Amino acid sequence: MNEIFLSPYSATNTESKIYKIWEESGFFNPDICVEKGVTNESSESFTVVMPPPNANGDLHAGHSLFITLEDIMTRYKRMSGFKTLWIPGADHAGFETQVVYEKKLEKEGRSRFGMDPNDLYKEILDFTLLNKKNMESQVRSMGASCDWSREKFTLDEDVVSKTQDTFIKMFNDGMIYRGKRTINWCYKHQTSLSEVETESVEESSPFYYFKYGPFEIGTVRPETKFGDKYVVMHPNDKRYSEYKDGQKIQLEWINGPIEATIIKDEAVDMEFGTGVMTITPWHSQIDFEIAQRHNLDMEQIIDWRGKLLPIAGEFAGMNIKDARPKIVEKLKAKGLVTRVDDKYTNVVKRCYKCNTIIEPQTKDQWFVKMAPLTKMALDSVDRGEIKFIPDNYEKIFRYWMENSIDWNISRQIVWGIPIPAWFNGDKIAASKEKPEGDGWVKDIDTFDTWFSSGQWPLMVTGFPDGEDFKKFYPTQVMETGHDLIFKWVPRMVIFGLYLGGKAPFNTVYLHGLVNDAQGKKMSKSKGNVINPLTLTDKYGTDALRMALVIGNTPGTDLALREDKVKGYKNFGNKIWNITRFVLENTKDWDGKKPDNLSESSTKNISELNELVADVTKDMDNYRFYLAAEKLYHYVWHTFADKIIEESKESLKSDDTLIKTSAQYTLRYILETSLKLLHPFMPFITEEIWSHLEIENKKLLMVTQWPK
RNA sequence: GCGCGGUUAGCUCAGUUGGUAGAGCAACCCGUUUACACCGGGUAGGUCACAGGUUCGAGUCCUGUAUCGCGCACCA
Repeated sequence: MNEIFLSPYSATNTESKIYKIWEESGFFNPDICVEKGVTNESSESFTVVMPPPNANGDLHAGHSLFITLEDIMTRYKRMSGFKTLWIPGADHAGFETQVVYEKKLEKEGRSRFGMDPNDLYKEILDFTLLNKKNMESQVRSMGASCDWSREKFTLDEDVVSKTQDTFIKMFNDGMIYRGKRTINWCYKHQTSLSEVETESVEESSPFYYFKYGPFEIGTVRPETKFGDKYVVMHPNDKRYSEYKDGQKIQLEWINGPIEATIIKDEAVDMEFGTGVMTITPWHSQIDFEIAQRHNLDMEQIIDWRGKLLPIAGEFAGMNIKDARPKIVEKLKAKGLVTRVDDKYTNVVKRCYKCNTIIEPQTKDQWFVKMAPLTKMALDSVDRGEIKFIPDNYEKIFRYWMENSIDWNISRQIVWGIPIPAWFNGDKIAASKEKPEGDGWVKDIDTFDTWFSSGQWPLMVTGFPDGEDFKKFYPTQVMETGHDLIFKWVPRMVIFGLYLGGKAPFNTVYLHGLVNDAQGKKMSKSKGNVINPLTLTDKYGTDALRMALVIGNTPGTDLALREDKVKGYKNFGNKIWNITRFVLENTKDWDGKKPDNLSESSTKNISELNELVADVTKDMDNYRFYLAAEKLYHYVWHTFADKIIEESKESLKSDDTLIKTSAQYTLRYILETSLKLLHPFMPFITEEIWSHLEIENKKLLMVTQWPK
């Protein structure tokens, strides 16, 4: 017996050594598996696309979880004979990374504003590439058996080029339009944001009622009211039936007398407030729509920095927060404030990164027409082409698809893929090269990062004509966090169908958040962030993987407790000592299966076979949390506690049949257990496997899954 | 406001098609007789949130209530 088993298992000494062996074997690559004869050429393929981690910082517990889950699926399928491909990637993460980098600049006393865009881009690129390397080595340390030879970065030349091709195709297909629309504007970051990049928070703010000619209007935003010259009410509102659409009235307003026009529109809620409102089309979606319907003027009141424009008269140049009380004061002095409701709560949108209040602004942007795309996606789900785990997420997915509004894909940041568009007066062109003729100006905006990430399964398989696209698209599973059910999953489905002709995956497995030991969300400000690398240093990667998977049902958040990880480290050592016992007691075994097995051996093996069938079923149904727990239980409380304990008698027996039968059974159960545990605890199982004497032995990672 | 999920042992959570409640950690007692003290043996601990219903039988299915969490939301 190898002396290594005389001292406890050391993860630190084992893991990097084992990973190196795996990586050098080439078996992470399905083509090499076929070439070297561990997988049949004719086998079905099994493909998982890794959600590319953002290359802007360290791996966090959430990454560890998804790497673990995807690695379990991948290893299981590879051992089961599939042509198995797990494609890794790295995400430039446009806005997210730019925000990270801006914080870094801030710390250095610098600012992105005023920097040459090309210099800024280059700095962020260097920063990202450095982090990308770091991220990749951390993914390796989790044991990920992904095919690094196929790794893609979201800013690889071909990805950039193909993303731009998609834009041009969609523009030519009429799926993308440029238009003035209400957008979410973040003053701090000086960019527009999509709906998923904002957070709606309920807040209580004073609700002011003002006298507006013969009417009373209500608002939480007095600072937008300077230019309000349309007063709107519902056409069926009897209280105001004496007023006619288009009628002009004279009234006294904030900065003097104005003429206002009556508008009748059904968008007005008669039940709300007084049933009368004035509109500010430049700074409100609903007002914008009313203005469009009636062909009304619109004027910007607040500039792109959040300061009032000259239309505000004496308040020009002030920011919103300072101006609001002063404006109310002035209105009060003029006797125009009728009442104030202090208990009013409304929903305020904030930037999901800096918490700045989002200002609705009107701006020319690129929009993707969603209705035809979401219809394709819903039809695909109706046809049962996409299965969700857990299945209640199908409803959530449908809800999003049924309610999505046109998608703003323009961002005013440098860190991203340039939009291939050109302007020349009223003329617009979508092309990578400058169009013929004079006067063309390049669009300086970049794409929303989800515009390219949404095409990820296509990009990594080499759409439209790559070999992998033919062989591995559509993929089998998309495993990602449930928070991405809106951000990412729908966009991949849409692009997959629109460009690739097929849904990009047939199963969506959604894992929950990894929370702290108390079940609270981890956050830097709370200081409760658990760094997975500290845990793996202390207890080993296999232990962390077990702690992340056992008891973790899909879609449900997980509380990560250190003592749980420690428990599975002990389990690793248990397996180690089981091996020691088995090896010590089978030294004199001839390595052959006896012709007859004793009654107890037969019973033990048939129990193991039941376990194999049971666990295999769980694996096929993505119930990894159950499979892992069953294996843990079997190995510790059946194999170690019962079978090994009972074998001590048989091993001492003079009856050769009883003795060799026990020896054979111990070896058989040990080897089978290692195979079954390998997807969950790849390092220790491979290490033990390497010390066993087995005929025609291959690496455990490519050894046949037990039947 | 709409939607989704949770409520099971002190804590964190499992419980796959309905068949007399499980794990890990924590607690208590005993034990170092050579695989393992990163251990072994044992004990204690739950009217499965509440109220109805379906059923021979409900933690599991249905209805309602409470409560916590999350998501969505263009009522000025």
